Parts: sequence; C-alpha cells; structure tokens
Amino acid sequence: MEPVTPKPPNRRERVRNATVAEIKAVARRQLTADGPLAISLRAIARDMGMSAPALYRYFPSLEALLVALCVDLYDELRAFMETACDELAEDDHIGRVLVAARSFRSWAVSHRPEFTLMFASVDLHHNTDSHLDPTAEPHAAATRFSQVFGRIFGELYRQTDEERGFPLPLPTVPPMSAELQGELMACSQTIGADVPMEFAYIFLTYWIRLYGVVAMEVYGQLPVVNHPDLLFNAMLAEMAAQLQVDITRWITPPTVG
Amino acid sequence: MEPVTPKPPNRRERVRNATVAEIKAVARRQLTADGPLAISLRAIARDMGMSAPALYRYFPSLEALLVALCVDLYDELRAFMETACDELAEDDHIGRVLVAARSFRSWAVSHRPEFTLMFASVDLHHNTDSHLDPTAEPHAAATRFSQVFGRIFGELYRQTDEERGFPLPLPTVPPMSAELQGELMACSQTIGADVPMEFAYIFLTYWIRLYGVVAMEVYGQLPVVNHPDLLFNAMLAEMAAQLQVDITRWITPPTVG
DNA sequence: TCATGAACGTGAACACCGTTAACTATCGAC
DNA sequence: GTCGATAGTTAACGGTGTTCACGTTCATGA
Repeated sequence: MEPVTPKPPNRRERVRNATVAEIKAVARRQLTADGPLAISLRAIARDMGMSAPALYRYFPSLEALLVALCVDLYDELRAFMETACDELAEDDHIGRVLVAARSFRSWAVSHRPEFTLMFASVDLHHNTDSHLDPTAEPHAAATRFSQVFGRIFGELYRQTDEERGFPLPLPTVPPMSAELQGELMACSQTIGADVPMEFAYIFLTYWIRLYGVVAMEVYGQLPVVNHPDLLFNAMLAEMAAQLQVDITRWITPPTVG
Repeated sequence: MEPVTPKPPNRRERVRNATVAEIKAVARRQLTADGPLAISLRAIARDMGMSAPALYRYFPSLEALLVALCVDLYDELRAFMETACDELAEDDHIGRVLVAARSFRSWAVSHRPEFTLMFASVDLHHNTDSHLDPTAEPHAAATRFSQVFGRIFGELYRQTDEERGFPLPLPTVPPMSAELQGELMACSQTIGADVPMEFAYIFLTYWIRLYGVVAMEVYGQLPVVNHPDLLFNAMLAEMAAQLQVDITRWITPPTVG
C-alpha cells in the first residue's frame, strides 16, 4: 500500500505496455464493430499481425483480457461523467445529479456493446473469483465508478448539512428492519463518512431507477417506447423534482414543516 | 388468424413435438448447470444420443433454439407470476402488484441463468430480425409477459374508475411534451383501452424500478448490498405506499383535495 | 565483452464449436 | 406396394480458446 512507486519503466516495460494497450484497442474495435461475442483472441492476433498464442504473454486468458477491457471502460465512463459534471458550478449539486445521469445514459446508448459487456456479462464478473477480492482491479474499477454518483450524493448531503445548521428531518422512508439499516450504513460509508442511512437509501433508489431505465433501453426491453429519451427525460425530471422537495424539506426548519 | 385448428396431431407430429421438447429440456439443463454460454448444440446432441446435425431438423440454428427456449421461459415466468396472483382476492389490485413484483424477483434470483438469457442477450433479440415482426413468437411471448403487469395496472385503474364515478384527478407527473404523450398513449393501449397516459407513465416507472433492482441484483451490480432482498422489500413497500397515495388521491373527490 | 536467463514470439496440435453437404433408413399416405 | 417426406447418419469445413515445445531477442550481471 505504498503511495506510488514512480519507478521509471524500462524500455522493455514501455513497449510491453504499448502492446497491452494495442491488444485492448483492437479488442475494443471488435467489440464496437460486432458486439461482445465477436471478440476473438485469434482475430485480435490476426489484426495485430501476431500469432494467437503470443497474446498469452500479456493476458492469461481471453476472459482476463475482457476483464481488463471492462476496467478501462469503467474508467472511461467515469471520466466521461466527471468531465461533464465539471462544467457546472461548484455548488450545483442537483445539477450534478442531472448531468451525471444524462451523461451516463448518453454514454450507454452510444456505446451499447461496451455497456453490454460491462453490465450484463455475468460470467465475466462472477466466474473469475476476482470479485471476492476487494483489492482486485475489476472490483476497484467498479467501485471507483459507483462512487461517482455516491460522491455527488454525498456532497449534496453535506452542502445541505452546512446550510442547515440544525438537526435535520430525514427523508421519509419505509420502515426498515435493523438488518436493512445495517446494509444502508455500509452503503453510506462508500458515499461519505457522515451521511445518514436514509440518504444512502434514496441514493440507492435513484441509482437503481437510472440503471433500470438505461439498461432497459440499451437491452431493448422497452419495446413499446419508440423514443426512450423522452421517457428518460421525464423520469429524470421527476426524480430531480422529488430530490428538490426532499432537500427543501431538509433545509426547512422542522418547526415549520 | 383462425381461432384454433384442433387438428389432432399425427403420430409423426407427436413424436416430433416430443423431440423438440426434449431438445429444449436438455438445453435448459445446460443453461441452469453452466450458464447461457455453455449451451452447445453438440453437447445437446451428445446428451440425447444423437448426432449434432440431426438437431437442424428441429431448429434452423442454435440461435433459433435459444429464442425458442426464451419463449418458453417467458411463458413460464408469466405463469409463475399469474398463479401467484391467483391466490389473492379478486379486487386486491395493490396486492397483485406486490405479489407480481415479489414473484418476479423470486423467479429471477432462483433462475439467474434463465433471467440472463432472457433479459441480457442482446444478440438474441436483435440480430434476428424477428423483433421487427410483431407476429413472430418471440415478440408475442415478450408482449404476453409484459402484459402481466400491464393488466394488473389496467384493472387497478378500472376499479378505481368504477368506485369513483366522477372525472378523475390524474396523478401528478412531470410536464410532458406532445411526443412523450404520444408514446404513453401507445403504451396505455397495451395496458387497456381507456387508461389515461398518466397511468401508463407511472406503470412504466414502476416496471422500470422493479426491473432495475432485480437486474442489478441478478447481475451482481449491487456489490455493497449483502442482502438485496431487504432492499427490495423496502423499495417495494415504498412503491406500494406511493401507489396507495396516488389511488386515494384519485378516489377522493377533487373538491376536497 | 560476453554469457545467461528472462521475455517474446512462433508453428503444431488438441479439443471443442456451429454449420453444411451427401447419403441412407424409416415411416405414412395414396 | 410404391413413393415422397421425414429423420437420422458420417464426413468435412472453418472457426474458436488453449497448451506445448521450440526458437529468438534483448537487457543485464560477471
């Protein structure tokens, strides 16, 4: 867990990294061109003018290559969302929620094969036991990504917390068992240290709604809806309005409400 | 479009149907045992003591076999949800929403490979152009399935409509463009003839939330939540409460509210 | 400077896969 | 009883991931 080992890479390591990058780039080209199933080790090798077994010097298996590609895609999506949010004013947290959601959808619908590979390849994330190891790169990348929304919600909470200056009336949520409260406490830890579990709950429900509508659109599970973007915008507007209501409820002194 | 052609099947057709059923049964066994990718034509043939090309007398391709399997699974899931709902009183429509949602989730988590095949195999539903043809079986099965929830919501609306006896105050929804209203009208047609578009909208948002939380659980996209059933129950309770509020708002005379 | 060992790349081979073609046996209907 | 549709076979093609045994290249330590 040292901070960073600068260790200027040897020439050897540089060209190796370049080769790894090229492999992933070619794989990605196949992914976008013909879908997740079309990624083939041999085809990658062909495109690179190499023999197929040579790739095993860089990845222990095709599955490992796909996982590495997924890691890159997670980071790409995360960066896309974060730069989109950077356009906004520092304190426009609801704007951030909207922009993050919109950029998530727009990336997803313009990168359907990538989205499919990332969010619907069960075998990838679970056959390898890497998901059990929190230090593994795939798990770390997924966490980094999920924390994009988490951070936004956390800052949103902390801002209202500062503006408030009195104990807050938490959003009304359904009664929760002790176990669920424990789950939510764990979840709120990933958002930020001091957010209450009620906030973790509404964060989860927002994220689930966003994932649901985008995944259904990408997977073609909304057959009757011809223009999913309209539905998406309506849902997002509703979610934002609801969030706004919750927040004004929070920052209104409890004696009034 | 004749009502039904009884046409007592020849002996020939009977054994053929039995073979088709056996093929799908063996495929399903492979699916549940080793996941969607493990379904292999040759392995099916091996298990049945046949040669692989023989299967082409029954299905024009592996993909067609998988589509047929999906059709069966859609109907199985639909039947599972409907029999679960049959336990309830005729007029307990909110109960039906809850039971349908709960049985949807319980089928999904206890049939993860099947769920994956049905809801996340992009290539299946879109590479074949069968999804363009509304008369094709895959499309019909998916429609039959999606109408389970649609019917429940439609009956829910019609019941409140009868109890009401006056023009109804519709649920508050975000302002909608004319295009979105058109989309929702089309969607409400699948629910039932006379449901207003606002109802179609909340139906869609409910279905999206349900799909989102279940899909995230099945695809392992809720890493921090150790007991997704608790989260699911909380969300469902919240959705039901919200639905209850909407309904009491509807069946309360507008002069009061 | 040169030897050494790791890293890199190769071709051959194995065991699968979906699919097609050519051919044969069986069974139902006229 | 014949004949054609049906159901099955084997052989083969081209594709896949992966392993093995073998060279080649190259940075490094003596």
